[in-house]
Amino acid sequence: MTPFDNSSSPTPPDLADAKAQFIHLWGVSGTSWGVSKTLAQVHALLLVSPQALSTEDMMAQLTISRGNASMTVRELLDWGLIYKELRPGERREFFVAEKDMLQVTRCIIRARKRRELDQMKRTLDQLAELPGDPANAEYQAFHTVLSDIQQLAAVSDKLLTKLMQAERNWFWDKFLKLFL
Amino acid sequence: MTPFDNSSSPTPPDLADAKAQFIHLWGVSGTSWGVSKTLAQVHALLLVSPQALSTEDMMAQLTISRGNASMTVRELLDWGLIYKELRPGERREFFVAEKDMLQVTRCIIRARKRRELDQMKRTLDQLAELPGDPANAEYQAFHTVLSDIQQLAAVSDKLLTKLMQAERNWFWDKFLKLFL
DNA sequence: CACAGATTTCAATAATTATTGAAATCTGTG
DNA sequence: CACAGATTTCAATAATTATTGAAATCTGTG
Repeated sequence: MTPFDNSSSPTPPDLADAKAQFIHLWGVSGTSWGVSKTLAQVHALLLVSPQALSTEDMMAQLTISRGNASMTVRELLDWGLIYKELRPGERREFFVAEKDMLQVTRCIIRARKRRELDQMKRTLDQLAELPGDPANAEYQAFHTVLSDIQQLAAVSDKLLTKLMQAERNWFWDKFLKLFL
Repeated sequence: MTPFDNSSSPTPPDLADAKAQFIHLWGVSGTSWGVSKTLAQVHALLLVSPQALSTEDMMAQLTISRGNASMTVRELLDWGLIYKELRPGERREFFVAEKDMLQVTRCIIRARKRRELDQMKRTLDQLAELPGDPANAEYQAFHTVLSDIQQLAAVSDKLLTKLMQAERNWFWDKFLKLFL
């Protein structure tokens, strides 16, 4: 990978190896986080790449198809995890990863919240509006379950939102020291 | 569903309807949380069921196979989300859901942490041990990414652990008021 | 220890989700 | 506005994951 491309020093074999392992790890983890292996791997590849990469580079290094690379890149842009980098005189597009892990975390939280929580909250609110006889014990029990879940969803939402807004200092100081 | 089984009152049609909707919602949400639709639906069914249910009941109400019901129930027991209820003189097993939502949350956090975080941390630690030339800029960059991720994983771990241990009062007071 | 009534296992199949790759589209330049 | 060099779309296919259902196993009782 990327041989002789840098004035300072080539990538030593050990490092290339470690990177490959990291990409593999991120791919495996990705699937357990509910994203496709390719998405996670492209992200990992860009995270550990010193230069911006083109779609061609990704296709070559991960042996994925052009279509897959294109769709994956688009989705990562959408998540805010990578950026387009245009080079004067080059028609191709290059991509770099957001390297600040706090920022990366924010993006991931945002995307997962949208996917896992927001949709559920909407349906839940709708369900909670059901009419019913408050004197009926079974109705009461059902309604309790429903509003407990709603309450929980609300707390989760607030927590995640707060985490996303957290500043670096706040994050480490207030959060870690006082809270834990 | 469950007609004439209760001395106080039968389930009114509206309520049965709302429960069916809830089961459907939970099933849909489940898939976006990375668990099978059936697992989520059985859990939802038991959450809103006033009585303990047998495997037969689940099969009938969710139209799933015996094998599926059996495996799903076993997994829910494993998560700690449902309990076995034995009835004297009955050979069949009945199941009830944990109804305390704080407890439910703890179980879910524990299971997801195990699946999504713990495995990753192990691999990460292993990767971070790689040898390398500290004078090489590319190696340094890689190592920074790695240890940032490790740090993040450590914080996530602590946060989740703390949330699991949280008492009801702590949860609402300290957490919501002071923290948010 | 044989039986009935249950549960569990697991190979086969169905359903879902990810990926390919070729055709269509876009985009900047002469 | 035609062309070259790129990107995107999407139907077909592959890979993965969930589910079935029948056979095997378990379990309490006479």
